[in-house]
Amino acid sequence: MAAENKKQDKREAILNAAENLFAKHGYDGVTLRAIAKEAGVDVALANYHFGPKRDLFDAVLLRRAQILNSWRLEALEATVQKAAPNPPDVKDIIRAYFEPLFKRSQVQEPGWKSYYALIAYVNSSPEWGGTLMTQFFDPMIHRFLAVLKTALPGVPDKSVYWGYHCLSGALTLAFAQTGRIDHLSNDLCKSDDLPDACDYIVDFVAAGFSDMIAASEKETATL
Amino acid sequence: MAAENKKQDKREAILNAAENLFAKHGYDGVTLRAIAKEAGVDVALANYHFGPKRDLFDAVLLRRAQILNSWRLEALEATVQKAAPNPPDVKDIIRAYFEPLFKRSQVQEPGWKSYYALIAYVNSSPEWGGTLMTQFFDPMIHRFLAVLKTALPGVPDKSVYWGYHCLSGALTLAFAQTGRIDHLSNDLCKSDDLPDACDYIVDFVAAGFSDMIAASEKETATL
DNA sequence: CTAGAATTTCAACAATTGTTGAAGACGTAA
DNA sequence: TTACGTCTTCAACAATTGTTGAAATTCTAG
Repeated sequence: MAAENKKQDKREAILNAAENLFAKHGYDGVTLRAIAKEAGVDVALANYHFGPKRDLFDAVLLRRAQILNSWRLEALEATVQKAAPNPPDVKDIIRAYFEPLFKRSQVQEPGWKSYYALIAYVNSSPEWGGTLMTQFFDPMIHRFLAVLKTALPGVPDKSVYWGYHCLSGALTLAFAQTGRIDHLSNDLCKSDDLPDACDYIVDFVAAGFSDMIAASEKETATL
Repeated sequence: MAAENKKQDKREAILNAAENLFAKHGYDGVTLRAIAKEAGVDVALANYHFGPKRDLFDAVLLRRAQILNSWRLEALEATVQKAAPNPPDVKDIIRAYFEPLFKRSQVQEPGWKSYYALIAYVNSSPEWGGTLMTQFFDPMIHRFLAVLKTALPGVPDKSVYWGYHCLSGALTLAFAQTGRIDHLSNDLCKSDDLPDACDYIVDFVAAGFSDMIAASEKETATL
């Protein structure tokens, strides 16, 4: 076990360094030499383990994607089962999307925080937001949307999708950790306290979805 | 006039090319040669007009910032005056933040669309989101937040700031134009139809803010 | 211990980067 | 025209980029 750990020592060090730097400066803002230096490793080693730079980027994304997806799906199915046979509350669904991000890993391993920031970068990147996010997270998200629709009967699909878009945007900006809200609020809000941020975002987003029910009821009533 | 136009022809061409490319690929993803080529100009000319690369980036941001800020503030003050002496509706305040983005320029000049995408890039960038957004847009946003607070009596400031953060995140992701929502919704939602997107975002965000009033009333009722 | 495979480093490559100074082209006013 | 200041291009720079093949090291199985 310890031998196995040591064997892949430098390979993981490269992934960690790449994860951290890509999250901070984006794909083009990071050189392989900067990654190698932070990992305490020669430049050529990155190419040996992962091939070209772009493949290293994919490897960083892939490493934690499946773990995160499974965490979220577990939380979601637990929520569904607890409410069965009724659909779950909207807020509980949102929570199942948010809480797995913190419960287990946040403190234990700071790499996850970098990973979330990296996803934020990818998600809002015009180059890769459309393709990479789809590639790594689509099945999990489709399941969430399906459950969400059961909790929003009579709401048009288009509203649900744009609602998810708002949710994703809010989450993305929070994890990007720009520190902007700190300035704006005179340090009343701290952008590095992600669990606290998510509490507020959950309430805000859940209200946005719940209002769709009222709106669609009003619509059908007038017909 | 026409002479003045021609005089600054290439200078503006450089700004336009830089705006477009920076929005698509980020600061580090664009070379001065790529900008020069798209502008139909020699590489050295960018440096002559704007100095180092970083200063060109700032020049692109600055060019439209004041215009956009004044448009938004005009719309906001009109909303305030129309509702006076009462505070405006939350939804009207949000609209005053969104509508100036489209009314005048969207169709006339496609450069604005690139500019919005560029702001999306800057806003979600860990490197510059905290500083550059503050530098260019803070006074306008503080005015919006002040008006928003008048429409949300009894709501804690912290909730308002996080609400704005959600608003900003949703808007940012929409303008990033990643095409992700198109995939996700099977082309039910079109990420390049920004006015349509914003209609949905306005409703969603306004509901998030409005719910804060109900929540704070419930809180004070139980005390 | 030894041979061979896997890992890591070293040295160097061609290509590209931002930047610069000198030379040329342009417009303008005398 | 001439002369001058602005704008634009040309050519080249040192530095940095991703990548590669060979050498050196470490690990592992027999």
